[in-house]
Amino acid sequence: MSIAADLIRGHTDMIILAHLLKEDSYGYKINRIMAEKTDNKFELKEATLYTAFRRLEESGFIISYWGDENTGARRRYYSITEEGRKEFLRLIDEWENAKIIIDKLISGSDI
Amino acid sequence: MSIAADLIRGHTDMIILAHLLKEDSYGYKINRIMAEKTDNKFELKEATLYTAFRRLEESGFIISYWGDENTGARRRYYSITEEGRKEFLRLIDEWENAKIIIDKLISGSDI
DNA sequence: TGATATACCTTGACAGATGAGGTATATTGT
DNA sequence: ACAATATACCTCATCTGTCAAGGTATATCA
Repeated sequence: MSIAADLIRGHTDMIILAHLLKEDSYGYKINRIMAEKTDNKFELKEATLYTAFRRLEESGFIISYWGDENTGARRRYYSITEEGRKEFLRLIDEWENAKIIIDKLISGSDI
Repeated sequence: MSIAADLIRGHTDMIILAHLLKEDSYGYKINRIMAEKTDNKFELKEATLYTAFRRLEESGFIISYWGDENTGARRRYYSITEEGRKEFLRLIDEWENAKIIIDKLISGSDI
């Protein structure tokens, strides 16, 4: 893990929603893809991941259903809702904004 | 406040150290400059700010001293240490890294 | 005299992240 | 046959940073 926890805090929802935007998925797979995308530099802790799923589902941004695999471990799939899409756009916007503001706050210029 | 709290979480130390890199300063002024720099979109809550000062001083990244104003409210000034400069560089590096990683994680590409 | 600005501080509560533990099934190597 | 590993889920207690709400004190301005 080459990235501090607090830098990710608050971004987990956005990251999860980004994955579900393309297709329904499940926890284990999302973490595999994250590891792959970042050359194993980063993945969500399981407890963090499942906490986020609960939070997102309670907020109505995702819904879950059990997969119908008849082999291997059972999977709980998640699907993004229309509300979730809106929330994702809001989070993206907020993130783009945060990058600008934080960079401004650590910049040397006084204006 | 147009930026979510959790997006700032973990960046307060870096932001404070960035200010002190240029010159010694004190809490109230740092917040004034932050507000000014961001068109009043953002400033640290006082409790957050002073908590951060305690944390940074305990870690040896800053030292404090009382100003010698003979008018107005007293000011506690903070000065960055050599350790603090190193920490700042580390935090900057981490932040640059986090931006890349997070952007990668929310990107549509699978590679 | 009262409001506002400057300037500091503490405490308790909250939310998200996480370590540590658990369960269960399928595959692969010996 | 058996152990190890990979897949896949889950909960609970704890930690940390944030912040609302409260406080103190001085100077200025209407």
